[in-house]
Amino acid sequence: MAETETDVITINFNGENIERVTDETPASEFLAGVLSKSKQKKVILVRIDGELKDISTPLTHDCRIEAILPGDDDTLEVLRHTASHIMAQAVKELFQDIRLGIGPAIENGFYYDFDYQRPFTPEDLEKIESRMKEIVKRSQGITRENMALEEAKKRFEKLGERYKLEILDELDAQGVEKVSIYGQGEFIDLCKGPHLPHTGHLTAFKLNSLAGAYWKGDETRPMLQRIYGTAFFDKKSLKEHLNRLEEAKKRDHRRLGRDLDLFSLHEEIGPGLILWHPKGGIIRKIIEDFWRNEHFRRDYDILFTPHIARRDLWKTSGHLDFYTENMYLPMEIDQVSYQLRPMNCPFHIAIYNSQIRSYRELPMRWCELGTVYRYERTGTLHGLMRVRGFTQDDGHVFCRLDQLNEEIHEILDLTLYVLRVFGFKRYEIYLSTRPDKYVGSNENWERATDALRQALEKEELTYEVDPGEGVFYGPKIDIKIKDCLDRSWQCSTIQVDFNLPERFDVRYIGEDSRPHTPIMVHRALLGSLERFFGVLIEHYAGAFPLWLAPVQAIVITVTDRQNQWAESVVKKLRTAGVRTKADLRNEKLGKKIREAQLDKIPYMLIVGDQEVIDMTVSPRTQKGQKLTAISVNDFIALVEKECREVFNC
RNA sequence: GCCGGCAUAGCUCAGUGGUAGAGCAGCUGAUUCGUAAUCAGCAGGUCUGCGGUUCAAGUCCGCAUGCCGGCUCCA
Repeated sequence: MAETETDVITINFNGENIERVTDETPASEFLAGVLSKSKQKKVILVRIDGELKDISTPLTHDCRIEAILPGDDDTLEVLRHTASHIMAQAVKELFQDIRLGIGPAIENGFYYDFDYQRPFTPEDLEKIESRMKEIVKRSQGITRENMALEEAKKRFEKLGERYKLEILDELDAQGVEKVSIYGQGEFIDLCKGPHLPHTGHLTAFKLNSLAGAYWKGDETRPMLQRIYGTAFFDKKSLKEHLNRLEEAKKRDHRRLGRDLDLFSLHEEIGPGLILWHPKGGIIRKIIEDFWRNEHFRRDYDILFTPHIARRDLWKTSGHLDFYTENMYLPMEIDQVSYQLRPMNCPFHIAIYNSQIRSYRELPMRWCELGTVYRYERTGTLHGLMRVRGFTQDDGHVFCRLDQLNEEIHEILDLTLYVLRVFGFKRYEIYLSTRPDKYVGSNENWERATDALRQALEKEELTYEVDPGEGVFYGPKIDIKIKDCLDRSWQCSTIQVDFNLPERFDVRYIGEDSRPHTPIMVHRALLGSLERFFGVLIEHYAGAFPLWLAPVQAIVITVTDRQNQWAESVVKKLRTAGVRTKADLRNEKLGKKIREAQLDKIPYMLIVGDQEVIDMTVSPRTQKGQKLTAISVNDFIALVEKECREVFNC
C-alpha cells in the first residue's frame, strides 16, 4: 500500500517486520542499521518486493527488502550494464565530439554504440580499456536522478546527444512523463537502471571486439561503431570465460572441416558453395539413409525434382514478388527465361496437381532432399551455416483441415525423434503467429495456430510465442539448436501455408463431390544438410559417434610382422559393414595412436605379436580407454550394438 | 549490401623499405618399436590479384577478390 510522506511504513527484512518513518531514506541507510559494517560494504543492490533496485532507492512505502551481494545472473547483468556506462564514460573522456547510441548488457557481456567521425582502431580499444581502469580506480559514485522528460531533453540537448533525444522523443510519443538519468562524474546517460553503487566494483572486464551496427538495427539509418566487452565479478570467472571462448574456437566447424578433411570452400568456385570431401560425403550418406528410412517408416513418399524452372513458375508461386532479392538472375534458354530454384514447393505442388485428388488420398506426405540456391549477401555467409547452395530435407504434407492437428503432431514427433538420434536434446522452440501483412482467412490462421500450439503442448514442450513473427502465408514453429559459441541456429521449421494452394489452385474432391482447398504444411527437420552438418561437427567437436564416424575402426600394427593379420582383420570388418582402415606404416605405435586420436577415429585396434597368435585385436577408444583383447567377431558385435542403440531414444 | 579487421609453403605462424624463414604435413633413407609425436636428409613460395610511390616493396598507398568479427537477413 502506498503511504503518504510522514507515515510510518513497515519494512520486511529477513522475515522480520521493522517500522520506519518515511522520510525518503535510501535503502542503503536502512541496511546500515540492520547489517554489520563488513556485510554492508559488499551489498551492491537491493531487491524491493522482488525487483532489483539501486541501493540508493528511497523507501517510501511498505515493502519487503533483500540485500543483494554479487553472484547470481541478475547481478551479473547489472554489472555488465554498469560496465557499458563506464566504457562510454571512458570513450567520452578520450574522444571529442562523440555521440552515444545505446549500451545494454547482453548474454555474455555488453556493448555500447558510438557515432564518431573516424573508425576506432584496436589501439583505441586498448586506450579505452586503460581509461576504464582509471575510472574504476576513482571509485566514482553512480547516482540516479529522476526528472521530467522535458528536463532530460534539455540536458541531452545541451550535450548534443541526438540519439538520446530521439529515444526521449519516442518515450514522449508513448506518453512517458518521467525518466531517470544515471551519472558518474561528468558522465550522464539516459537509463532505467539499476546500477552498481560506484565504479570501483568493476574489477574484471575485457573489451573484445569492434563492429559496425546500424542505429536501431535499421540499415537505412547511420552506422554506428559498436564496442563489445565482457565483465565478471572476479578475475577468475573472466579468465574462465576467455578460456571457454578459446575452447569453442577449437570446435569451430570451419577449422575441424579442414583438419578432418570433411569439406571445403574455394575462392575459384565461389563463396557459399560447399564441396563435400569423401569423409564428409560418407557422413552425409549415413544421414540421408537414416532420414529416408525414417520417412518411409512414417508413410512419406519420396520425390525428385529439377533445380531449375521457367520463370513463369516463380511468377505464379509469388517468389518473384516476395523472394526475388534472394533468387539468382534468370537465364535464357531457347528464348525462354529460366531461374534456379530457391525453394522446392512449386514442384511438389505440380506433382499434386498432375491428377485430380480425392479426399480419400489425404493426407499426402511427400519429401525430397532438395538442393536450392539462394543469393545471400556476402557479409552473411558463414562456413556451412550460411551458404548459397544447400540441400533442404524438405517435405510437404497436404491434408484436410480436420487432419491438421494430427499431422502437425506427427511432424513434431518425427522432428524431435530425428534430433534426438543425432544427440540434440536441448533446443529453443518458437511459435510464430500472424504478422500484420498476411494472406488467408482469420479463421484459418486461428485453426492452424491452434494446431501448432496443441501439438507443442501435447509433447509438453516449452516454447516461446513470437507474436507477429509468422511468415505472411501462415504460422510456423521454428526449432533452434545452440552451437558451442552459444549462437543458436535455426534448423527445423514447420510452416502452414495458405498462400501457395490458392495461387496454384490446389484442390481435392471432397465427400460432397465438390472441390476443396487442402492445407499445405512445409517442413524441414534438419533444415539444410549443410547447416545441420556444421552444427553436428561443433556439437561433437569432430568426434562423431560411432554410427556416423567416417572411419569407425583403424587397425594399428606394432611392427610389420603383424601386417598379414591386420589385413585380414580389415577384410573381415569391411565384409561385416564396419568402416575400417589399417595403419601399416613403419612408425612407432605411439605415433600411430596419436594420429588416429587426432583423426577422431572411435576405435583403434592394436595388433601385436600376441594378438596374431591369439587371432584377436586390442581395442582402444578415442577417449583413451583400453579394452582387453577380443576376437574380431566380438568386436563386430560390439560395434553393431553401439550403432543400434542410437535409435532407441 | 554496410562497418571494422585480416590475407606469407598443404596447415599453423615468424618476418616493421635492402638476398623469403620455422614447426607440422609431404618425399627419400635409416630405425621393427606395445597404447598421444624415432632420427637424418630433401623438396616446397609470382608473399591473394591488379595498379601506384620508391634506386629498392612481403613490408607504404589505392582498387579488386576472398576470409574473419559484427549489423541486417535467414535453412
